[in-house]
Amino acid sequence: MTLEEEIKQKKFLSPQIKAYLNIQFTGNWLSALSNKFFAKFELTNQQYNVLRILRGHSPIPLTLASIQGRMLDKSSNVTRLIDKLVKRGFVTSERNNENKRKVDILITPKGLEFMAEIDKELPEQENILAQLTDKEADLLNELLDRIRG
Amino acid sequence: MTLEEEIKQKKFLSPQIKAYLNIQFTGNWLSALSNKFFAKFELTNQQYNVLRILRGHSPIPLTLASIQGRMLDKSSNVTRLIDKLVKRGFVTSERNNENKRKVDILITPKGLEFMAEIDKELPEQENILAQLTDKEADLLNELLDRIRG
DNA sequence: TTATTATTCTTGTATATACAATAATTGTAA
DNA sequence: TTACAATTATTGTATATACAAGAATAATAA
Repeated sequence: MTLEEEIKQKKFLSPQIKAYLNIQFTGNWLSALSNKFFAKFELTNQQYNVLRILRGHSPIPLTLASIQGRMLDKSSNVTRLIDKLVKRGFVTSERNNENKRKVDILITPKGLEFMAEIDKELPEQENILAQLTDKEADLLNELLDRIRG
Repeated sequence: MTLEEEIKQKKFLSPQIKAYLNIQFTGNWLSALSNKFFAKFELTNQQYNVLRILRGHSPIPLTLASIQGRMLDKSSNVTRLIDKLVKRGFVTSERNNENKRKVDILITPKGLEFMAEIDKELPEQENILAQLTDKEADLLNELLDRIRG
């Protein structure tokens, strides 16, 4: 479905301006789908994102700032997001001994098991992009990476 | 800058999965830039979006539902968003006579003047994508349009 | 050392988002 | 006609986001 149909606009001033809107529209569309998927596990898109980051770094802990630097949406409030994951027992949080300003966050075995459960259904979500060939996906990635300069 | 650098991840399982994350990341990045730009005018990205829609349809009014259908982010609460634009005198809102469930929204002359002010600075914003040639932008649009099916 | 500045996280607050409940009006069927 | 269902907008509420202020610790400079 073209962006023209999606937002009922006949034409755009330039392909660049259409792309400017299209990236935002498709980003919102994809985030909304993700949130719907992760809601089955009572997680937001961002919470899953953080669990994935922590698993990728496990068993080495990460500080709040380094988690933020790895997130898809840099604007989240990591302190409060982590709080929720701690309450569910998926991560632990403790002061770093060398530098007491920092807080070390680590994914727990329970968190890893939970991730394994999600992974079983994850392809259904990530396969949204399966209609692109490897070459097309590479090309799309190149263009997006370049736009951000 | 590659997504790998942006979120400090070494590799992705497939170009499709990278694209899945890249679209969301770039969408967030672009929305954040937009919000920063429109904040100069005490507008959110979405509020500008609605003014643009109303101008494009002016002088024919649009109902709330039809505005929503044209928005980049379908999840906004249009009633409350419009309220703010009414308070600033940029749009008017009145019951449709044929169907009293509906509400007609129309951009005012003041709203049009305001848009003209913004337009003067808008290229600086939309030119973020100027590094793409017309062909590249067309290609990006095709890929994004196809992903949404 | 003490004072100043920088880093890192936490907290507060206003606004926005997501989603469900309600209200008003219109359309449809018995 | 009345009863029921569908449409359209508004309101309520819990959570999330954006951004600024504050607190604790560490690093730097006088």
